[in-house]
Amino acid sequence: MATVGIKDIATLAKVSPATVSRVLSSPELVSKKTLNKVKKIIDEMGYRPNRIGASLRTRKSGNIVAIIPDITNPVNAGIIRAIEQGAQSAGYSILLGDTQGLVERERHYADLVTSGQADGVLLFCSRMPFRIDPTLPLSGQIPPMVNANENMGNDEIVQVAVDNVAAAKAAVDYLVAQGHKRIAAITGPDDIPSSNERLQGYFAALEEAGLVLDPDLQIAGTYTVDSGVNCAEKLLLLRKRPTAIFCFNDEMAIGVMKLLKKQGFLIPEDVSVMGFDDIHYAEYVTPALSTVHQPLKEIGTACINLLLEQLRGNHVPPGRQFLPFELKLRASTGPAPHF
Amino acid sequence: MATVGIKDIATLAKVSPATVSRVLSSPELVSKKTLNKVKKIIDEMGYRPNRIGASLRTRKSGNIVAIIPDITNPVNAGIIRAIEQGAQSAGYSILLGDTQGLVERERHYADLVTSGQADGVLLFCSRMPFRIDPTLPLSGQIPPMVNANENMGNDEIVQVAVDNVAAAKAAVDYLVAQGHKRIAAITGPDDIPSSNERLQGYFAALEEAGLVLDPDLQIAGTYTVDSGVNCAEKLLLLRKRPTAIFCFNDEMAIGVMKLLKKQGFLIPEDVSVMGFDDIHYAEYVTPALSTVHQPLKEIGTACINLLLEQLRGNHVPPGRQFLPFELKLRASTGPAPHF
DNA sequence: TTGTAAGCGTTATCAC
DNA sequence: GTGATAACGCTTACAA
Repeated sequence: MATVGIKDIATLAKVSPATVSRVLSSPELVSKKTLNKVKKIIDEMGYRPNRIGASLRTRKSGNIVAIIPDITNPVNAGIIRAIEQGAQSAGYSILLGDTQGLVERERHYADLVTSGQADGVLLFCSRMPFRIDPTLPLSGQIPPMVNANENMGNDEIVQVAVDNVAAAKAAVDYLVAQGHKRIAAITGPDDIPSSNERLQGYFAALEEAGLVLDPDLQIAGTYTVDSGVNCAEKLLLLRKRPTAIFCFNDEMAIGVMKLLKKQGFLIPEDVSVMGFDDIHYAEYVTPALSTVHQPLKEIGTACINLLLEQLRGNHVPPGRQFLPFELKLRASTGPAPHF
Repeated sequence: MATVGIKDIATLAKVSPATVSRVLSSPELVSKKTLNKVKKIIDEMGYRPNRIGASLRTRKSGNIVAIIPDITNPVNAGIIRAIEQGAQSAGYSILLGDTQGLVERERHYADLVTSGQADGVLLFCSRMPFRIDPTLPLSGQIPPMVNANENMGNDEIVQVAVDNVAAAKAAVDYLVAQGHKRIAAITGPDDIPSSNERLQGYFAALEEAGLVLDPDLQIAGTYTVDSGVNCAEKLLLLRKRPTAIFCFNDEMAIGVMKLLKKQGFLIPEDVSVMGFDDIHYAEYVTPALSTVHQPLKEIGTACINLLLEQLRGNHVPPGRQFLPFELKLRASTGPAPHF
C-alpha cells in the first residue's frame, strides 16, 4: 500500500498536481486529451484520492452525523435507512451516534461538527446538543441541522415528523366512534415532546366527544413492552376499567396485549388496544395490532433532503414539516362492549 | 464561528503550537505550569481542535466503517449498538454503510478506507469488499477488519459469530427429542454462508437421529415474513406434511405461524415451529416462538474489541471465533402429534 | 487550458 | 520541557 498521491500521478502524466485535481473534481475544465491521459495513469496506478487532504482544504468532511437515542428502535432504524440512502447518493456518509438517551453522548456527537468531522446533523431527540446563546438568533449558532420525528419546541429549527396531535386524535376519534367511553392512554416519558403531543391529541378527542377526562386512565410508560405490561396492570386494577387502551407506541401495546391475554381478557371484545408507530411486527402479533402508521421512509427522505439543501448553502425555511400518518385498523380494536 | 486554531492558542498562551498540541495529545510531556496556562486559554477561547488537520498528519481518521446489508434487521441493529458503544469509548466513530445487499455499495463503503476516511472495517456480509490478489497473502492486502456474524469462507479473516452448525443441530436435536420425524427446514438464500451452515447442522441432526432426509422438506426462503408464509404453504401442500418446521430466522417463523394459524393448524399440537435469532418480538408472538438465541451484544463487543486491537497495531489471530448460542424453548414447539 | 504556489490545522522530528 | 519547522494530500487563486 505504498501510498500514491496526486503528485505522483502528476509526475507520471507530465502535468501539474493542479491538473490532476481538476481531472478529479472539475473535469470540464480540462482538455479531452489531458483528461484521458491523466485518467489512464490514475487507473494504472490504482490511485485513490485522499479525502482527508481534500477535507482539510475545503473545510468539508463529507459526513453527516445522526444523533439517535437508540438505533435498535425500529422507528429510528427505518428512518435512518432512508437517510443513509439519500446521503450516499449525494456523496455524504453517515456517522452513527447512538446516544442511549444520554446528554453527554448527544454533546459528544454534536462536537463532531465542531471538530470538522461532520458538516451537518440529523437529530432524533428533542434536546439541543449545541450550546446556544438564547439572546442571539439561532441561525449562525448551529450548523446545518434537521430534526427527525421529534419536536424541539423551537420553530427556528427544521423539523420533520408526523402531526402527533392530529394522529393521536384520529386514533382516539376512532375508538370514540366505536362507542368507547372509557379510553385509557399509556403515554411515553413525560419529558418527550412527541409523547406530550400525542397526549394533547388524546385530550382533544375526548373533549370533542364530550367525554370526561379521568386522570386514572392516563398513565406514563417508558415505551417498552414491560412498561406496557405494568401500566396495563394498573389499568385493570381500577374499579372502573377502560374499554379501550391507547398506547403511545407499539411496544407498549404489545405489552398490554400480553397482560390482557394472560388475564383472560378478550381483545377486542373486552378491551380494544390501539398502538402507535406501526412497527413491522404490529401486523404479526395476535390479534393484529391497530395502530397509527408513521411513514418512516418518507420522513427519512424528507430529513436528508432538507439537510442536503442546507449543506448546499441554500436557505431552508425553518419550522415543522408534517408528513401524513395513516390509521391502520386491524384486529385489536372493535366496538365497545355492552354492559 | 470565527475559527480559532492551535496557533491562536499558542500566541495567546505565549507558547509554541507544538506545546499546545502536546497539551492536547500528551499532557504528560508538559510541565504542570504551562499545562494549566494553556488549558485555561483553551477553555476561555472555546477552542476545539480540528480533527481533520490531525487526521491528515497522523494518517488516522478515527472512523470505523460498518458495512451492513440492512440496519433495519434487528440482529444487525443489536450488534451495531454494542459496536458503537465500544468504538465510542475508544474514541472512534462509526460510519454507517447500509448496503441493501448491493455489491457496489459494499465496495463504495470499503473505499472509505482507501480514501482515508476510515481506519478499519466491520463487515456484516460474507463478500470480500476489497479487491484481492489471490496469489498473495491476505494480510497486507486488507485493512484492519472483523467480520460480524457471517462466514467469509476464509480463515485468514477475523470472524465473530455463533456456531451456526452447532446451533442449528441443537435446535433440530430438540425437535427430534420431542419425537418429530418429519422436520422441515426453511433456509435462507443459498448464497448466504451462515444459512448453509445452519443447513449442515440440520443435516447432521437428522443423520444422527437416523431420519431420512426428504428433499421436499427443505425449502429456501428469503428471510422475510412473507417468504415464511410462502414456504409454509408449500410444506402444507405436501402429501406427507412435516410435524415440525425449523426456520432459519425468526421473521420466517413468524410468517409460518401466521399461515399455520390462518389455516386452522394448532401450534404446537399439529405443527411445531422453531425460529433462529431470538429477535425481541419472538417472545411476544402467539404462541411465543421457540428459537435459537444469538448474543448480539456479546458479538458486537467481541467484534469491536478485536478490531480495536488491530487498530492498535497488535496482531489478532485470524479465524473464526464462536460465541455461545442458547436454545430458547417457548410455546411454539412441543411433542410430535400421534397418529 | 494549464502551471505555480500558498495554504487548510495539525503533529513529528529535531534541536535546544 | 519547549520551540522551530517541515510535512500530511489536496484545492484554488492567480498567473501564464
